[in-house]
Parts: sequence; C-alpha cells; structure tokens
Amino acid sequence: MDKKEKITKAAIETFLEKGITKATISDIVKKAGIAQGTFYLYFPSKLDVMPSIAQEMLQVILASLDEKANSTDMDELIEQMVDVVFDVTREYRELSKLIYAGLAQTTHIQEWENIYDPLYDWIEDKLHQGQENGQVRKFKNSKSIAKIIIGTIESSAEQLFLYNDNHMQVNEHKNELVQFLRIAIKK
Amino acid sequence: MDKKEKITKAAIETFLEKGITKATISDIVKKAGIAQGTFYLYFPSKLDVMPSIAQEMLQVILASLDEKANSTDMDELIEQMVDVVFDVTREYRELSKLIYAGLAQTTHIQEWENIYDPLYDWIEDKLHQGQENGQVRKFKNSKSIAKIIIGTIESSAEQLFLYNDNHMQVNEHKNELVQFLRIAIKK
Amino acid sequence: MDKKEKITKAAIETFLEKGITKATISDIVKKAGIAQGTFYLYFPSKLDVMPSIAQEMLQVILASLDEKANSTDMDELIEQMVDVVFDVTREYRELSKLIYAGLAQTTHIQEWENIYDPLYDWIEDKLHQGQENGQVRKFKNSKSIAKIIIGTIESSAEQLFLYNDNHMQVNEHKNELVQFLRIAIKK
Amino acid sequence: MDKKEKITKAAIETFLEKGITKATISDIVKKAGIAQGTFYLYFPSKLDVMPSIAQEMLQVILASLDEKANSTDMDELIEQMVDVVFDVTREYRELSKLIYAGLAQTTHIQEWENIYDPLYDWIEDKLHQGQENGQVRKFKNSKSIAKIIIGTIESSAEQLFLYNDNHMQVNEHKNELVQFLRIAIKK
DNA sequence: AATGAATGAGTCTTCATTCAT
DNA sequence: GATGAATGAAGACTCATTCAT
Repeated sequence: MDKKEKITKAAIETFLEKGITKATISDIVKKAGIAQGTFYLYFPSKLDVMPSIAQEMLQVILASLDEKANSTDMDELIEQMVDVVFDVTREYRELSKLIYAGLAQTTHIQEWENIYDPLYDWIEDKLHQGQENGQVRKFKNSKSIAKIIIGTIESSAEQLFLYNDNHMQVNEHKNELVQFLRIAIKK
Repeated sequence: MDKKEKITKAAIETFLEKGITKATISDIVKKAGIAQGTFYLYFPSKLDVMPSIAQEMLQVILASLDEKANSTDMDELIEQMVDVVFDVTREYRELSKLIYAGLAQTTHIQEWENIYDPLYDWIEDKLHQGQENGQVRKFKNSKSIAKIIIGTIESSAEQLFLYNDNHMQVNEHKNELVQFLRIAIKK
Repeated sequence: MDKKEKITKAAIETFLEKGITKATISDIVKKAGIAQGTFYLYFPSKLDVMPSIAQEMLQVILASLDEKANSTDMDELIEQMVDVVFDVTREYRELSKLIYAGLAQTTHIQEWENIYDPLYDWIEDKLHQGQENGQVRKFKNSKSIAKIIIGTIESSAEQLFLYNDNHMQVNEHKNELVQFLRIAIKK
Repeated sequence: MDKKEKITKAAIETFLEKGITKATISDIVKKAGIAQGTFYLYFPSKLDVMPSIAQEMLQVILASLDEKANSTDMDELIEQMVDVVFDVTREYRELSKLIYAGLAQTTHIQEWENIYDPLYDWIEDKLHQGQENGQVRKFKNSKSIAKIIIGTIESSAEQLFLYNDNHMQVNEHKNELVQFLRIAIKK
C-alpha cells in the first residue's frame, strides 16, 4: 500500500472517530504510521483528503446497485434501489455524515458533482429501459428525474439513519417511499 | 434585543463571512458588541449556536409558506411549495450550507428534528385538506409522505443552489420536480 | 448560621473536592447558596479563608486530646497522644493536606503559629506534670521539646496517611514511634 | 543541557520568583529560551515539573550528607545530620516550600516516596553501623526509625525556617533536638 | 447588605507547518 | 523521499472582580 492510500485510510478512520473538525493531522499520521512531515508531501491540507473519501463511498453504492438492483420490473427495481441506498447509508452511516459535512467545508464541489455523475447515469439508463418496456412514463429531462429520485431516496435515508429521531418506523416509511416513487415514475 | 439573540445574529453573520471552521468566538463577540466571557454565559461553544440558527432559517421558510403557498388547488400548491423552498434556499444559500455543515458537526440532531417538526405538520395539514377535497390519494402514513416531499424538494434545491454545477437548467428541473410530486401525490 | 460560617463550610467542601488551585470562588458561592458578590463582603480572596479552616482542625485535635489523652503515666500518655494525632490525621486526611498546602500559599504564617500555640502549651503542660512525677527528664527549653514532639508525631502521621506508599505497616511504625518518644523524653 | 533539564531549571527559578500559583508556563518557557509548545512535549502541565524539582532538592541533601555527615561517633553524626538538613532547608527555604506546596497539589505522591527512598536508606545504613559499634540500640524496624528521624529533623527545620515566628532561638532549639535524637537512638 | 450578569485580562493549549538531519 | 522535534501564532476558555439594581 503506498503512502497516499495509507493516508486516505487513516484519514477515514480518524474522521469517523473524531469528526472532521476535531481530527488533527497529527492523529492521521500517527494512525498511518508515517512522520508528521510526510503528510505534506501528498496532501496540502486535511480537507483535501475528502474527495478520495467520497469516491470510495460512491463506488460502494454503485457496486451494490449492480449486484442487487437488476430487476427488469420497475416496481421491483425501485424497491431494490431504495434498499441499496438505505443499506449503504445505514452501514456507512458515519462515513456518509462526514462526506456531507466535509463537502460543505471544501471547495471541491465540482469534484463532488463529477463523482456523482456515474450514479445519475446508472439511474437514467434504468429509466430508459423502463420506458422501452412501457413501464415508465416519458420525461422532458430524464437526467433531472434521475437526480430527483436519488435526492428523494437519500433524503429519506438521511432522515432515517443520520438524523434519526427513533420515532420513525423504518419499514413503514420505506413502503411509503417506494409507493411514492412508483406512482411518480410509472406510466 | 437580549444577549442570546444578539449572539445568534452575530454568529450568523460571522459564519457567513468566514465559514464555520474559520469563524472564531472572538469574531462573534466583537460583532455582537459584548465581552468574550459573556458568550460562555449563553452558549458552551461555537457549534452550540447552530440550533438557534436553524430555528431562524425554518421560521423564514414557514412564514414564506404561509404567505405564498395557500392555493386550495393541489397542483398549484405543489408548485408554490417548490417555489418557496427554492427561493429561500437560493436567497439564504450560504445560511443553508452552514446549517447543513453545522448540524453534521454537532450532537444536536434531536433538536434539529424538533425544529423541523412544524414544517412537517404544515405539509401534513395541507395533504389532509387535499384528501378531503378528493385531490390527494390516501396514505398509510402521511407524516412519512410529508417528510418525503420536503426531502425531495430540498435535495433538488441543494443540487441546484448549493452544489450547483451550472449545467442544470433551473426551470426545466423545477418543472420536472413539480410534475413528479403532483403525480406521486394526486389521486 | 451566618454568611461567614456558610462560606467557610462551603470552602472546606470545595477545597476537598477540587483542591485549592482548582477550586473557584464561583464553586464556593454556589455551594454556600449565596451570590457571587457576597463572598467579597466577607473575604478578600480565596486563600484568606484558610486560617478559619486551620482553626477548625486544631480544635478537633485539642478536644480529642482532652478527651483521650489524660493518663498520668507518661508511657501511656505518649501512646495516647500518638493515637490521637494519628486518628485525627487519618480521619481528616484531606483536610490536613489542604491545610498544609494552603499555608504554603498564604501569607498567614503568623496566624498559623498563633493557631498552633495552644497545642504546644498543652504538651508543655503535660511535660511539666511528668517532670514533677519524676517520669520525665529535665529540658533546657520545654517549648522546643513540645514542638519537636508534635513535629515528630505529625510527620509520621503524614508519611503514613497522607503520603502513604501502602508498604508501611501502620502498627509496626506506630510502635517504633511510641518507643522512640518514650526513650527520648523519659528520665 | 537537554530541553527537559532546561525546563526544570527555568521552572525552579520561576516558581521561586513568583510562587507556584502565579507562575505561568509562559514565564517558564521564556526563561528556558524555548517555544511555548515545546513545554508540552516534555510536561503535560505546570505541576508535573514538581517531581523533577524534588529530585534535585534531595540530591543536594544527599550530597551534603555524604560530605559533611560522616563521623563514626553517633553523637557527632546526629549533630552533623541535623546541621545538614537545617542548612539545606535554610538555604533552599523557598525551594522547600514550593516542593511541599507543589506535592500537595499533585498526584505524584508515589513518585515522592520513591524520590525520598535513598535518603531513608542512607540513614538506615548509618544506624546499622552504629549498632555494630555498640552505640545504637536495636530496633524492630530500622526503616521506620529512619523515617521518624528524618521527619523529626525536617519538621523542626520547617518550624524554624519556613514557618518561623522569629521567637524561636535557632541554636537553643537545635541543641534540644540533637539531644532528643541522641537519647532516643543511643543504647 | 445582597445580588448575579457582565466583564476582559490573562492563561492554557492546540496544531498546522517548517526544516535540519 | 522521509523524518519528527521544534515552533509560535492563534484561539478557546476561565474566573476574580465589579457595579447597577
């Protein structure tokens, strides 16, 4: 494992443990097992490690979608998509939090968009297939719809797993969400 | 104006100018015109001012909804709601950013939920009225639907105004979103 | 109970809990149930409460000596004295510590001497009685001997109960001390 | 001279000049000629320098004992010991005070015991020699006796030089003390 | 006499950054 | 490239003290 990767892994762990603000470069290098000065040979600052981290998170989502969301039936597919995003968000709950937080502090917004693009493409592709099957209605701008769908699912996942008040019933909410998306999309 | 309010106002200004991380308590008290120690009589730390700020932001949204989103026609109402959230997010773009960033750093998640509750109630109320008019379909859990709607609109607003890549057409996206919500909700 | 006494009691508790350095006037007034400013009506500073505290400690020792150290046999009396100082030091272990610490920080040394005087007098008196009985040898300066005796017993008590390393056998050490004093004093 | 030693020396000077409470880390580093942050590489806080200081004080006593207290006659040896402790306490009066004050504020009591051990050993060794010469009586626990002797001498020195009321005649008191110890120890 | 909110000078402490090795 | 001791600027935070009520 090269130094850059070592630092990224150590940064993830440290951010998860302490939060971005309280994490120090000293913590990171200690965990990475390298010298204080070495960090600066690879990253100019703490926050510049964020894009690499976001990249990793999205790869997990995409891999999981490829594996688990492949039904040709739109009703089923929507449920599978919701399940994947919910599962990943739940499993990487803290990692998600820090990505959202980290991005709001960086100037890497543009990179963030680029990182998300493949996910929007994936959805758009599925929508097109659904339209060909006659299961999905026509859209003026299917890229927008893709973004809306992802936004809808992710905001629910956030409410449930990041800002969870423990009063919300996960399954009940999920069923409403799936129903909501089905009606909004289907022909 | 009491000291707590003074501090909150000053904190908003300071956070907007410098960002949360770079803002110092020293900056805030200078702007508030109070002594360094006085800050600590009201808030234990910089981030503990965030809930008050979030409160204020939500009040703006609620006031704006009351004023501008009062159609009895569900199609129109949805567009009005989207407009309000879009307008407020656009206008208070930086304030929104800092709230999202700030919350991810605090442990005030529970408070955050309490702050948002009146907004969910507002939507739920409108949904019930729509159901009585026969314009809106029945839901198992209308609170969930309210949260989904807000999440959907806000995530779009975020994508457009906070993480905007400048490639998205605002109006086109908005129209898709309105359409999306109408279909998802209506009978 | 008047305010001054209230403050003294509260100061003792606070010093015991937090140590003198870390104890704040704010802590003391909170415990005393009075206002911040009220403290300054009775004491100019935190350390100026110390003499009152020392006074209280010595009263306990003197009362205990009067009650428990009254044998007319010098051998027995010495053991009783040692027992009393040991018992009091053990029981008021923390109070003792803070008195020793507090005195080194105050400028109330003179007061401290005055406070201890009755104790030296008590010992001197007993020595004179012993000399009349023919049990005690003659001294050039019996006040000095009184101070030496007290110093010897107290330093042992400190070693045992304040700076105790848990390796010293209390009884064995006490027996040596009693024997040591008996031989040093007796005819 | 390494940094740790530099800091210790500077701390001694600073404590002597200002007292422990009023001495600041800033004072210490200025005197040591190092940066503020460097202090924290060697000591976690101001009071954690105390054991090093105590160490140094004891070395002075031991060196002085080795040099000046080496008579084979017990009567003479006792007087030499008393002289040494009196001289050192008088000369390092303020240093002594601050050690007593500092230790009472730290949690380094165990270290304190370890620091004193060589002194107790020194005395014990002399007692054994005296027993072999037939000048000293037998003890059940000679370690206890060593501690009692040191305690007796030091408490006298404290009374005379630290908490001195200026009414005590040093020589007269010393003579009584020497006599007291001779009788208590000798066969 | 009593209050307690407000003060702000003064410290402690952290930590990104450097640079001689 | 790698190191890590040293730096010192920068901020957080405390708390004795004041004073209008």
